[in-house]
Amino acid sequence: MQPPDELRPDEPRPDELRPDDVRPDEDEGVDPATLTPDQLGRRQRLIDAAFELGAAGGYEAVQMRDVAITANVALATIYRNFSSKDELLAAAMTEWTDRLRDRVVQRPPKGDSPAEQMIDVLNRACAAMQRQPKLSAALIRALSSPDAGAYGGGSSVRRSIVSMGEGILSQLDQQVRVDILAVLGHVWYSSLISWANGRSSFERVNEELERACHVLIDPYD
Amino acid sequence: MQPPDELRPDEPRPDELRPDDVRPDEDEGVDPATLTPDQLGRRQRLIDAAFELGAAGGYEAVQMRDVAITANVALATIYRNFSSKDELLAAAMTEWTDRLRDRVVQRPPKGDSPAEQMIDVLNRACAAMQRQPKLSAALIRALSSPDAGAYGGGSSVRRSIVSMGEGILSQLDQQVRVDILAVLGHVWYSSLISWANGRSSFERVNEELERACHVLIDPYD
DNA sequence: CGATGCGGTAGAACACGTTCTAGTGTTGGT
DNA sequence: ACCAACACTAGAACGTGTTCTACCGCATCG
Repeated sequence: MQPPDELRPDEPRPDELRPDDVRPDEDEGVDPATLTPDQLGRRQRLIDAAFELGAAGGYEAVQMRDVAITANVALATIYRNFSSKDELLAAAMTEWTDRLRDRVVQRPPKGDSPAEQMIDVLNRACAAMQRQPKLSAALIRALSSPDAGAYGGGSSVRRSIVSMGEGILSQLDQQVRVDILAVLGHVWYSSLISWANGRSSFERVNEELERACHVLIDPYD
Repeated sequence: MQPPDELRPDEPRPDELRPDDVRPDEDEGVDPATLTPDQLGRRQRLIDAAFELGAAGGYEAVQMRDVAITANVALATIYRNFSSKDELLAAAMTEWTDRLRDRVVQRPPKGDSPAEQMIDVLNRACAAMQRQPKLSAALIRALSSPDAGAYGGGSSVRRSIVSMGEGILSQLDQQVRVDILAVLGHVWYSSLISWANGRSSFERVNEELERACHVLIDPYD
């Protein structure tokens, strides 16, 4: 299974993701540049297997033995590429997030005020996740785990929020913008974790984000 | 081990927590009122064992077999009282949070602006956690787990933030206050999870909270 | 060519949360 | 006094992430 990269079925696809867009990942200590094609293939098959199993059955369905079988690889080989299940899922999350962000950024946000535009962008991102709820929950759950890779998967999420928001809030003072986006990152992260753990609905996530956008952005606008 | 309830060693202790302060917990589906003293004792010994092991070695040191031994109870008995390790820890968290909140609320916050006062309150709460870092991390980790009890431990944390903040922000519009506190709850939760997972330092948590307080509260002040 | 080392494979083994089995008080109703 | 229900106990058993053992093939270096 390929990474589920649709945002909306009716949306035109932007150019394929150029690999050099993605800054050299220090993902899990393995420098991808030094990998042989064989190794890259295995690595990608593992990530794809994670997508597939996660999309079908969520976090607990991504069982390492099944991942190994699906990717046609020995169990121990997974651990040569990823130090844990959560790191494998975090790598998958990174791949997905990067695509998603590029896609979302591409379309001009609807809305009259910066807050509305920001809400639109976040809603679109949410909608994309909602289309693969089990997979999204699995990936988010991995991100909130104690060992999701050295760089902390959360920062990947936050980087994406920042780059999605920078354009919209460009009229604001630099420092305020950074602060607002940081706070929004927290709200996003926290809401999604609650959702991924089944403690909150997707509508609730959207409400929280909306509330945060308004209370954060409106007074500066 | 007793729940680590000191806030500052030099702070005067408020009255002992009155049990009727704590609203009847629907903790994990067991109505405490119907428990025999024996059962209450076992339950408390379990929570105390969790405190003790968690304080000494963090989340992974709270092993169910050890909890059983420490509390002088059979393994299966733990599961009669708590449906999982994370629920046991969540119950411990609730106990601790309730005390902590009462303690923090009692002292008038330092600071000239509402933002500064709010920061002071949050800093004091953080300082209390910092004094038992392994335990705090263990409890927070349990809160962010997928099954930490029906009511979602997170809500207990958020309730505490709200009650800590209500006094300080009383001059603000009701709706705005609720929104601000909700957003602060997300920032708190998100930062602490990052910290509990070893992805961020305590100073960073404080910085994030400060930043959030200012950007959220100052424009309304 | 032979040695060496690395990355791969199959599968057993291990750790810890959780569940199950069987047996033993203890209690409350008749 | 007896029976049924129920909480507890000791310990085995199970599931899944992770690690270990033993072995193999292949490339690189001398």
